[in-house]
Amino acid sequence: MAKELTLIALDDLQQAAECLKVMAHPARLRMVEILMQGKYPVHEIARLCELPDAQACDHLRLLKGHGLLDSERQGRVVLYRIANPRLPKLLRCIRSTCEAD
Amino acid sequence: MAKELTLIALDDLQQAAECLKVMAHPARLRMVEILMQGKYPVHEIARLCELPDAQACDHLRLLKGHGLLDSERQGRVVLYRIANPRLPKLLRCIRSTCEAD
DNA sequence: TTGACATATCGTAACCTTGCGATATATTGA
DNA sequence: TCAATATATCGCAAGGTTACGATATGTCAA
Repeated sequence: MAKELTLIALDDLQQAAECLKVMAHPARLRMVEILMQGKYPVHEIARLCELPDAQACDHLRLLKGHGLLDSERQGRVVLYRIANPRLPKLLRCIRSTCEAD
Repeated sequence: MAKELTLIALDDLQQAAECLKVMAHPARLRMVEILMQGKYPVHEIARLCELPDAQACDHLRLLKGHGLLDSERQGRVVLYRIANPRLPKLLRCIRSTCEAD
C-alpha cells in the first residue's frame, strides 16, 4: 500500500486551516450569518450577537484582518459587510455538514 | 435599524463552531483529503502527513471523537475512513473559499 | 469646545491546543 | 510465550485564544 496520492500543497492547507480557525467561533459564525443579510454597524451586530460592543469589535477585527469582512465608516458608525463572496456558500455548507453529525 | 432577523439557534452555531475547530488544522485537513480516496491504516496516514504515528493517532482520535471519521480494526492495523458523507463537499467548499482570500 | 455616542485597542488571567516523548495495549507469527 | 509491529493513551510545557474591563480614538451636534 505504498501508492502515492496527489495531495493539496501544504501551504494551501495551512491557509485553509487558518481560515477555518477564524470561522470556528459561534459569535463569528453569527456575524457572518447577520452580514449575509446586508451591512450592519458594530453596535447593531453586537446587539444581535448579545455581546458587549468591545467584544464584537474584537471579533469583527479578526474577521476583517483575514479578509472575510470589510468595513466602511459612514459618519459616526462603521458598517461591516462580507468581503469574500464565497462566504455565504461556505456557511451553508458548514451548517449542512455539522447538523448531520 | 431595529428590524429583527431570523437567526440560527445558538446551539447549532456552537455545534458548527466545534466542528470547524476540529477541522481547523492542516494535518487534519490532510487526513480528510487522504481518506476521501479510501480507507487507510494509521501508519500510512502518518507517513502521508509526515507525522509521527502517535501524533497521527491523536488527530485521528479527535476527528473520530467528533463523528467525522470512523475506524475498524483489520488484524494488526486499524483502517480509518470518512464517517460523515458530507465531509468531502465541505472540504472542497473550504478550499474554494479560502483560496480566494 | 464640550459632551455624547460609536468604535477601536490593549493588558491580563483563565483556558485550550499543540507537539513531544514515554509508556501502554493489541495482534500476529516465530 | 516472546519479540516485533501497530495503535492508543498520557503528562507536560509552550504557545495561542478568549472574555473582560479599562482606556483611547473618531465623529457629530449643540
